[in-house]
Amino acid sequence: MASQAVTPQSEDFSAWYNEIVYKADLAAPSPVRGCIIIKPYGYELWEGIRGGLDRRFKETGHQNAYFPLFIPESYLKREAEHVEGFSPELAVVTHAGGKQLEEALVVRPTSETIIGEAFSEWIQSYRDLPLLINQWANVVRWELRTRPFLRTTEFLWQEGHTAHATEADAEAETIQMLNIYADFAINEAAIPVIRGRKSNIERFAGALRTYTIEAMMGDKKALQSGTSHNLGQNFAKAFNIQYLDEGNERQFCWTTSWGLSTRMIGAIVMAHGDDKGLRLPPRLAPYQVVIVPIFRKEEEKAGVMEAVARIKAELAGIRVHVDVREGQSPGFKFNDWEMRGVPIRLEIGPKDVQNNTVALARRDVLDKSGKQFVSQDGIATAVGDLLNDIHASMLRQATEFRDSNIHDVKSYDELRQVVEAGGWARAWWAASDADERRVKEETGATIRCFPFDQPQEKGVCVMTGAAAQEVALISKAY
RNA sequence: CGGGGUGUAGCGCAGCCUGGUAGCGCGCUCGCUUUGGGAGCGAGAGGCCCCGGAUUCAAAUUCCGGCACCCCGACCA
Repeated sequence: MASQAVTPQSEDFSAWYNEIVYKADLAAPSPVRGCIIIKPYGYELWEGIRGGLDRRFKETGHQNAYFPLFIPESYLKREAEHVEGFSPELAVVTHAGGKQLEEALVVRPTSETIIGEAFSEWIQSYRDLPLLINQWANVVRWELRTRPFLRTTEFLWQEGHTAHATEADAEAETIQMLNIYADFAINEAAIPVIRGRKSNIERFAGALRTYTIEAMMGDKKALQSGTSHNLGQNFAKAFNIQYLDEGNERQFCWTTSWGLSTRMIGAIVMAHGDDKGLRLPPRLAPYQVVIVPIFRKEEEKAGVMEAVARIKAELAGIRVHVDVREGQSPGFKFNDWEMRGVPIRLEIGPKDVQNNTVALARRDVLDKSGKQFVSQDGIATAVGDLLNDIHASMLRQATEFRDSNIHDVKSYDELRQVVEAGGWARAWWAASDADERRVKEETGATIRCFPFDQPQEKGVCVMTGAAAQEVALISKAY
């Protein structure tokens, strides 16, 4: 049954990714170029991401709202850098209701402009600040090269938009939200991320500063997994977002925006997957436990299914799926659920019924040491502990992999070698935008970020030899 | 937009060169035997061969013209 297995990622990472997204039932191809259908299994993963983030947003005082999909074309043009950044990838509606529109409508690529316009009306006084809004939405960017989840023409995300009285408040918000993304990635997705600041070239169009969480994928390429922007007063000035301060003086607000998208699904797939398929982090996995009943004869079935029902009830609060398919053998189901990344497989057969046991097999350890027979008594505790252990073990594994593939480089030659070998180069950097472009042209790598965690000492720039204040992480990226 | 490639069953493909009954694997349906690591046998269902034109007694196959998609380069959460 070769066709049911996925191409091993060690053989061809790119083919592995493209196949697993479909074979694991996360997504289906769509009739529309560059778009995908997110299937229930993939969408439940997204719902887990949404739930984890939304809770954190609410805890920090944000409220959800929804703004229109269509944005008047003129809005985009009000912030010069913003329009320049986005105009090549806009989908524009010019006709509706059988007539040409007076003003074309842009399908939102992001909502800074239409939300900025609303904020300018909502904010009058310093008492209205801070204004902390988030929206869950779809956006459209007409990308030339697309890949499922990583870059699709239409994607789902959340975009937070906030307005503040002072630059310091806006900066604090920007950093706070980046920290929330990092906390979520680490503690729910089991993906170790590096927080840092983007270079000028990689900065969001219209932002003062852009911060990012960068994750290393299984092929050592980097993936920007969430971003947070301090927009300064750029949008406030373009959209006239002003307030009266305590001294009755008109002031421009300081705004921020921050987003995390369905790309995170791609991050989870590529950060944790192995040759056999997905390995889903336990706290986000749609099914945390899959139960595979095993029996030969009808008289065995009754006893087994009775135990299955009892154990499922004991596992209340844990996301459990019972695989009752009758056409497939247990062996097929083992492989199937391994490919789909379910953290724990729980087998119950006639012997277990007799011995009051079940077999627990963990997805992150595929050899025999990952499978154990445990008593049915106290099963909920055993499963709960195992889920936590799997999370910790996946996080540890990903962290070790990442750290062993980051290399300090002292020269441009070394940088090239590291990048070509697929790792991340850490280099002192004080060079120009032009130098950064040159690195990109010559090596295909970009500055992923200037990490928050910086060495104590100072160094010399890898490109120019000048004194450098900070190190940059440089690598190929998705 | 430049270069290369592909459109045939739900999916992956062969057939095309040299025109003549549309095939293979997987999946799907039914039956029997199976079931603790991808089961076996048997019987079935399923086609606008991308679209339009031309040549021909006859076109999946040859010719002309479209369209779509994929891969490689410049943009990107």
